[in-house]
Amino acid sequence: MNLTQLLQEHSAAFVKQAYGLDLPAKDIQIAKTDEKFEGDLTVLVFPLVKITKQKPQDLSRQLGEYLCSQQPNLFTQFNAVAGFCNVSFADACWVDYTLAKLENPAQNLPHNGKTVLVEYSSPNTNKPLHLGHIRNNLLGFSVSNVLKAAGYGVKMVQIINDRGVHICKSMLAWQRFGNGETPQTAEIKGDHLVGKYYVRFETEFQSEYKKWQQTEAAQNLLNAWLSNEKNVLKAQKEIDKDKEKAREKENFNEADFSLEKYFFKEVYKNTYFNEQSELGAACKKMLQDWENQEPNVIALWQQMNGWVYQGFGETYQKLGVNFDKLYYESQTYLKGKELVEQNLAQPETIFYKEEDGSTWIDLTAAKLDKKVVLRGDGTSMYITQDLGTAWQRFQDFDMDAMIYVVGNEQEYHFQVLFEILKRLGFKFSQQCQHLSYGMVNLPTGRMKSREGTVVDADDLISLLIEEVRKESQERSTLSDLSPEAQQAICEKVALAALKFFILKVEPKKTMIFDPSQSIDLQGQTGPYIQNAYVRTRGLGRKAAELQATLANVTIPADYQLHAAEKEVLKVVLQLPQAIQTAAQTYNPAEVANYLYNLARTFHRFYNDVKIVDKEQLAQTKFRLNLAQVVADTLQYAGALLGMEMPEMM
RNA sequence: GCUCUCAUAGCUCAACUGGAUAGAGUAUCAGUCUCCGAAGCUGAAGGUUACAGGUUCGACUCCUGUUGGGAGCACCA
Repeated sequence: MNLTQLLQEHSAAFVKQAYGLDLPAKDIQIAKTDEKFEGDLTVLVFPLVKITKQKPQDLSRQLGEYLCSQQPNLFTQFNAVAGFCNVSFADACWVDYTLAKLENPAQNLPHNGKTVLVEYSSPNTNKPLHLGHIRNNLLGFSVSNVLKAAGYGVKMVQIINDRGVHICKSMLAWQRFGNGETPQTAEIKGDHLVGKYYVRFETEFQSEYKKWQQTEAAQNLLNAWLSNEKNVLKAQKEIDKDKEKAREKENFNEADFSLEKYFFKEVYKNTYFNEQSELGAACKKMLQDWENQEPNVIALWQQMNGWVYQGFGETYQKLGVNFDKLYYESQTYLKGKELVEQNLAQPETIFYKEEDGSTWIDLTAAKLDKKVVLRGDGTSMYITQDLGTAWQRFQDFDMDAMIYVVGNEQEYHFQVLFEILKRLGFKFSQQCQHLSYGMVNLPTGRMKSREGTVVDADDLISLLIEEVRKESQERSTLSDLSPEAQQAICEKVALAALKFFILKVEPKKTMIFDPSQSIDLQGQTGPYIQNAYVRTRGLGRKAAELQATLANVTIPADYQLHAAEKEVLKVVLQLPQAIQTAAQTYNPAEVANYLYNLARTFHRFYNDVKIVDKEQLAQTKFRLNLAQVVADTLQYAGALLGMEMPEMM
């Protein structure tokens, strides 16, 4: 039992004895005592005021008097301020707690019998990963770790969007313009090569589209649209809004904001792609051929996806994330169709058919819309694929809950998905969670592929490692190591910087990623935390040297704690609370803030006291023990975020 | 137009989910290495928590409205 629980138990005992009320000990609210007041932990007695009909101040005093008189060995003093009862523990309690932690470092809570699936990453196979994916991956991976620490059985999965028109675009462009180029001949990563052809498709399509816009047919369509007043009014509003925003940018051009431009860009583009474009037609033909298992197309698809997976694999490895099972849309999209058709055949089906043959579900009772699940021609929609994937996963894992780590632009999609799963009667549907995270913006605004401001994941990681290497060379703390060992440490530091920078922000918030700030390694950063660990390792080496001397030294029962020692211990004590909150709210930022707090308190301790003192062996032993407890805790909590702790840096 | 969401120091973020005088980092200024690793530590300065009401012992946190930013409202994914 730790000290928080101890205080809860005795406070509950007080309520029982003085007022005859049975309260579960865990319902007693405990907080770390504010630094401005004397004490270690604080009981919040406000919640007890109503049921005991006492004044807050009186109740606090009664509780404090009870604790100190009944358990003088545990509680040495208290001070009651309004509804706050600030309690001080005996130093011996803290010493015992330290030794207990040393014997039994931080570890996961026992398995609670529940299985949770966490879906994250889930990329399209037509482009390399970018900064947005990095936030997704880091969130998914750390939420999984946090849930494991809290006692859940966790399976990390993803759905790979490996089919569809967008995949065919890069395939078609490679076929036409690639000249047989491969990652080997081009000497770039496979995912980047495929991404290059996806971009190529877009530019080719744009030039085709521009040419067509000059034709009479196109101009007629435009004029017809312009003659509709409602269209124009609505469009003009949008245009004005965009123009206002763009005005301050350096490449602002008034001509970009005409009604004609708007029509061809926002209104007609998809129709043109689907009905007139030669490239569009070729793309759709390719998708049909793919669905018909045309050998040539399948071979090309396999080859290019293979390149992409190779490339993604390298990025995942650098990021340090992994998966228990991969699902491929190309395999699950039919499963969704099967699920819908099965239900449709039952007398009490939740779906219905329209006259044109399409299949729908009416969710208006749940304050959502009517939604198409199968097209008129019987093919699957995006949502249908997700239904099939969920079904498949349920068959594979029989999970109790599922968490989807997906950006907040898909919030509506998941409301619909969860409602359908519920109506289909899946037991896990009540425990489905969309872990929705905000976009990652740059100081200059949104990332836009059209403006070339997308931050590539691989580039960013390389940049960070390079910066860390420069910084490290200036310090020359690693100069004795081999180049390989140095590189390994720089990678650990750079990745920790990136992970902490992203994970310290609450997921739902839109965050600003400033590259120049992210490579800053001072202050509230991953390296700051790692540096605290490195300091504990330095002390660990001292401890090893002194092992013979300290072996027979015992820490006396009346050991007087230094204030700095106690501050560190108070933070160590808070770890379970931080993990629990993080697990309940799916928020790794709780752990990130905890880590920073622990590192900061330890840095202060390190600075304030002399740890190794040959004149004070008992004190030295205790402080080295304490440093080891901090080291264990930093390593454990850091691992929850995917941060590795280096021995040196 | 409808729905959701966010707004805290110049900037980037916290605030134990309703608790004490709203805290850190960064940037600026001033200290601190003959002493366990200075990617550190200490101090100064920086706030009407967007605005207006409400709920109660207590509100950055909950409710209502307003303003401003973001997202969504396809037989796309």
